[in-house]
Amino acid sequence: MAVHQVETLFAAYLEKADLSNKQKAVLSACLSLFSEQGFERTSTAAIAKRAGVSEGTVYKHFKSKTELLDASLEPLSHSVVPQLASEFIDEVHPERFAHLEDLLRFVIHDRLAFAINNRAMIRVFAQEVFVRSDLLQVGVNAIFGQFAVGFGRAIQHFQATHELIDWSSLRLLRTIAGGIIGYALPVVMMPDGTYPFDINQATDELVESLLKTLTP
Amino acid sequence: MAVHQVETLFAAYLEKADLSNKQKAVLSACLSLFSEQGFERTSTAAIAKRAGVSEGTVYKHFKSKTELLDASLEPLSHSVVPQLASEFIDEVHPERFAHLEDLLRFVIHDRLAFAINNRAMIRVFAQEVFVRSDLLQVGVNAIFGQFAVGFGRAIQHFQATHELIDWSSLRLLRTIAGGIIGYALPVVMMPDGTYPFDINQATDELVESLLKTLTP
Amino acid sequence: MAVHQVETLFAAYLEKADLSNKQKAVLSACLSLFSEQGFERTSTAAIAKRAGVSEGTVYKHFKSKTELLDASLEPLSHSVVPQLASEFIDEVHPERFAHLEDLLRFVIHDRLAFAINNRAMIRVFAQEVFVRSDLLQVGVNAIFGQFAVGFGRAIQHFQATHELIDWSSLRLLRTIAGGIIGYALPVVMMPDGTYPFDINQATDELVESLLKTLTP
Amino acid sequence: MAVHQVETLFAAYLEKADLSNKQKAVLSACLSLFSEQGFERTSTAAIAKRAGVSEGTVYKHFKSKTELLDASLEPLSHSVVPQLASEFIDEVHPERFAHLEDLLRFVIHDRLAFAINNRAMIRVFAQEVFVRSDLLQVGVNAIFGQFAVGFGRAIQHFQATHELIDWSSLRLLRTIAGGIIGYALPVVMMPDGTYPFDINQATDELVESLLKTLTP
DNA sequence: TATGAATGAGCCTTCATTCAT
DNA sequence: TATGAATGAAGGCTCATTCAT
Repeated sequence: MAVHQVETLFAAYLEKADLSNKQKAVLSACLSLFSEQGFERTSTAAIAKRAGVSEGTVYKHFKSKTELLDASLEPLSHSVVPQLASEFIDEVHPERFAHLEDLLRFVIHDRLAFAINNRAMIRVFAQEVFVRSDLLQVGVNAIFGQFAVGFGRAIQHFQATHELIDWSSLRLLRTIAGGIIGYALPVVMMPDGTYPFDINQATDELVESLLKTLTP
Repeated sequence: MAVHQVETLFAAYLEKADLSNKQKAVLSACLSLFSEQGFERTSTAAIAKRAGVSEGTVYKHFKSKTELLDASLEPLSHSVVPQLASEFIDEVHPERFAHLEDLLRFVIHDRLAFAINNRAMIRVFAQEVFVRSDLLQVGVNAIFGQFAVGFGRAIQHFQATHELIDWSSLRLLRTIAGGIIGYALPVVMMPDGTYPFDINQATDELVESLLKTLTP
Repeated sequence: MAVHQVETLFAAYLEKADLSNKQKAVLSACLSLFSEQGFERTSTAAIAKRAGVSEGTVYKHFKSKTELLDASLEPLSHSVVPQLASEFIDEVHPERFAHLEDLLRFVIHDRLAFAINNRAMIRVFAQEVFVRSDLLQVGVNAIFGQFAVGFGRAIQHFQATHELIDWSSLRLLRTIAGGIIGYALPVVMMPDGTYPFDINQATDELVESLLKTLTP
Repeated sequence: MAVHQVETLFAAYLEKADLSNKQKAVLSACLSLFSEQGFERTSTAAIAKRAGVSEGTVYKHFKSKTELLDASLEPLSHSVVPQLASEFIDEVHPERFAHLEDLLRFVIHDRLAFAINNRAMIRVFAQEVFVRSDLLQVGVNAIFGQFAVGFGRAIQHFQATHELIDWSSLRLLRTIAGGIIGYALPVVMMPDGTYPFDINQATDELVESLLKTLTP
């Protein structure tokens, strides 16, 4: 993911998805409108208009408005979770990351880039997660599913080399995630372009902070 | 705030506000329903029903549905910001907090308690802040308004005593806030009672983590 | 029923039903429009317009368009079946009908009057019964339910006195019903006022025909 | 008709009609769907799907959905009426039917077979006749058109021989039709296969009944 | 000729808001 | 003041019909 993250998840999904150009336009319109106005405040008429198609066309591949929301968030549940998992299982090997700092730097930069590149989708998710328990499940699975396995292995490795403090996975996760969220939140919440952000500086700062915290 | 936080902001607001019992019931119904279902998904009929009043009564003191949302979030904008500010200006004195750890412990426990006691209101706020830029302004003001002054003074004090690392206020704020959010987020997002949480243990852990990060 | 049949079932139902005047107007509009155009071809907007109310009012007491159809046919299922049954159980006593001719005359006149007075409702029922199996059940129950018991007793009585031919109830029912339908069908199918009909002459003719058939 | 009635009118019509195989499939789909769900409840998409063709093809020979209904009922108006008429004019000769019983037996069996073989089409007709006055006209013409002439001649013949009671044609028609309808109605209304029916027994019973009624 | 994507009018239904009682 | 019946403007969705391929 670290590499193909240059594009957003959503754009990558549209590219691969078996959808006509009009249906891609529909989903793009959904993402931008849901992100700007929220799901409930966005009418199917507005979606059709922004997509440049008729309202009937909107319903050709998507049976309901809810399905539009699901399709808009599809990349999150079907890409983020598996990729996060495989990332830690396949890529996060000791030989690849000689020291804890290297791992931290990779994870932090990757997640910050993810948050920034997929701002719109995250905004949509954040608005709906409070109301739709199935979405919450997606997020929970993302963290406590396969991903946790890979993450746990990485932890054990660096705890064995005494580079990483001997805390529980949950506490470590919270510490790292909290740090990332602290930097990413304003960027995601503020309208695009409103908030100046230098991902490299942020990564440097976070790595420095977290290293101090996580070193025994 | 640390003291009267035993109750939620919203309950305290209802107590003081110049509203009839029926109107208090209406606002309570709003908060719970908005928190459970979101603002758009909640009908005024449902509000009236839960409040045990007629639909006409709902519109007696509140001219529109939007006004109900504003009133539900009123305590945030008119209590949190000023209290946060005065807290740091009035209460956070060097003589009160001999060491950085004492200040951290106070702030962390206070904000965690706030997040937990006002879960419902925060949920409502979180859902709407993406869509309503005026709410965003409230949050921004909360941080970069008067509060920043008091926070800045406290920072300068402990930086002068070399107990606090020489970072910018923004970076310090992000670090502390990120830590707190990492712990508070799951509690706020999960349905009430779903997520086990021990505020004292969380405070201890966070103080330990942040002290390591923030000590020069 | 023979007596209060002076009014239609539907009017009697409206009188007794716990409905506001507007809701009565809505149901009346439904019956006439469904009868004229059929259920599917009638829009809720047209119903509202003919009832002289807003479309929202239509949905105040009736949760869906289907419920409007059900309510329009309610008198059939909740009045016809029970009344038919009780009629034969309570009223059709040997002492009341000295001879088979008296019974036939009563039944024929009563059913013809019923068909003519409730033309509109029967038209609605006839259109929908092909598509809604639950309605079919209503009709079947009407005939093979309690009613059949009373009818069977009457049959046995006159078969015992040798005034009635020794056929099965089903064949007797079909013979009598067929005769009545032969007279009633054109009246029900043709638009109101189009088809001249003298119920007394029809009764006389039918009684004469059926007596010949049913006398041993 | 008595002979080729082994097939349904509709199948015979499809055979002779100048239609491509696809168009025949479309009409067959129409008849079955209209019969099962009613005209309004059947979408052109469903017709295309059941016929195994595209929606565009449906509209190739039939300019509108209404035209599909008309074509589905075409056999009724262009076969039943003329055949009924010619039947009585050409076939119902005194020399062919020595006695009234022979005529009755022929007519009853023929019409019962017609009703059963063409259940589906009759169902479609019955649903639409209430709403479309032009269809009603078809039925009325069927009876009071040329057919009545042939029927009238047959009546006069047997009234002259004093085998048939001296009633008006209308009354005789109603009596015979009522009898047939009494037997055919349940078969037509119930879903196929639901209602057990023996056409020969029914014919015997009806001939017996009607002979008693119609003999002076 | 056959396809099926595309259209847009119109449908059923909901809901914020008003107002006579 | 409180009620809740009434409103009517959208909103989501369906479907008969067309037309470029």
